[in-house]
Amino acid sequence: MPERRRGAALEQALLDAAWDELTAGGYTRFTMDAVVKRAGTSPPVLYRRWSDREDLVRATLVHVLRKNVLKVPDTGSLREDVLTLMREINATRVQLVTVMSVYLASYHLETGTSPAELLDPADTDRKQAVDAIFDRAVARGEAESERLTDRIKALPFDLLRQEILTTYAPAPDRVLEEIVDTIFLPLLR
Amino acid sequence: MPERRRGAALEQALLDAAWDELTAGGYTRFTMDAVVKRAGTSPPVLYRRWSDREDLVRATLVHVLRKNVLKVPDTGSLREDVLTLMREINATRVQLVTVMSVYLASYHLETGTSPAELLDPADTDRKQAVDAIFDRAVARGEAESERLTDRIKALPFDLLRQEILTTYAPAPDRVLEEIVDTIFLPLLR
DNA sequence: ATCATTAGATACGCAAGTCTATCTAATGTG
DNA sequence: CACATTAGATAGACTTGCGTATCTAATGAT
Repeated sequence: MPERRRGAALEQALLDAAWDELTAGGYTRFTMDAVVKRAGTSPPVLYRRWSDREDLVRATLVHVLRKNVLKVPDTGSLREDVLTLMREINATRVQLVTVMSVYLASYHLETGTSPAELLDPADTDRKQAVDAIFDRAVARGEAESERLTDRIKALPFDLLRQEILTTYAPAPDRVLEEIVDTIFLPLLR
Repeated sequence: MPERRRGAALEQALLDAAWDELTAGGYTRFTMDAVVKRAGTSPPVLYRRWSDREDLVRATLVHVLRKNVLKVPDTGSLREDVLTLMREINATRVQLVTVMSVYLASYHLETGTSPAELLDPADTDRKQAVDAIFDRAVARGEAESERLTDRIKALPFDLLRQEILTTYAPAPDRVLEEIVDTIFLPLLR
């Protein structure tokens, strides 16, 4: 019976349980009781750390966003770099994108604002990853920097997100290639 | 005090109240009581028509989707047709897109499926509107039909939706033009 | 070994929301 | 004008989930 988790280890376990609960049942069915049960612990353990449901949801999202940092690929070609990054997003972030879309839109409908503390770090992160790729592409002469507007740099990733948000599943690889080869790359020449 | 609404008129009023409630507080705060209050009526009136919360939400979305049918523009130029349609979406559908994104993703997280009865009619509708525009553009020789893949036809609208879903506000007109002039149209030539 | 800390169990009070049962009075129809 | 319908008010039973209070026992530090 013993083997009690403590401190940081316990906290991770709680946040993981909360995340599983979020992805399994969604925002509406997310209850403190369910998290407690899934984590195999009891209410006070949860409430000692997060004062209420909202607090726990935010902490869970931050936790997951921090854990899921994208590796920036460096394959030597822009096409492969972009595809590799898209494949990684595709493989690891379908649920994150889905849950975030619910959370962000709900948050906006309820408060009229957006949760900056969540968005800013994640955005900064993604921009840096993407910029690194494009800087190298420009250095190699694969793209002219004047063509690379922010909107075009974001384009393949926006389209992938769109794809995920209409199917709630990873996009087939041929879709990724279609996006890159028939939309993104042609715009750079 | 009299002046009682009845039948269809009452039903419209209830659905309108439900919609206002959805956009004002979001999916989570959407309660039968709030709808009843906003509509200025009482619980049995609601329950006589829709058996529960879920039922009412779905009916409300169907109601709003039916009311908001896009006019298909015919300005004589592809650029203006697309921009006009985007402007109309931009002006009338920010809240609809926001609420639908929450509903669809929540629905998926909770059930693992998508509510076909909502998506199919709306999709069919939009495809017909968009296809009409492109058929005329091809007839005028403004675009080659082989370049007009489904993905490219959907592109400006996907990007607009993306824009709406990151700001929860109408996109500035210059963004619409940027999308059309620097991304969409160049892909047709 | 002792002790402070904190995990974990149990139970409960409270608030909010759902849905129903039971009236009454307004409304349109024949 | 009489009657069938149905809107609308009120009250309540029931459920669910939140958050807390009160224990006990495990754990690590000194």
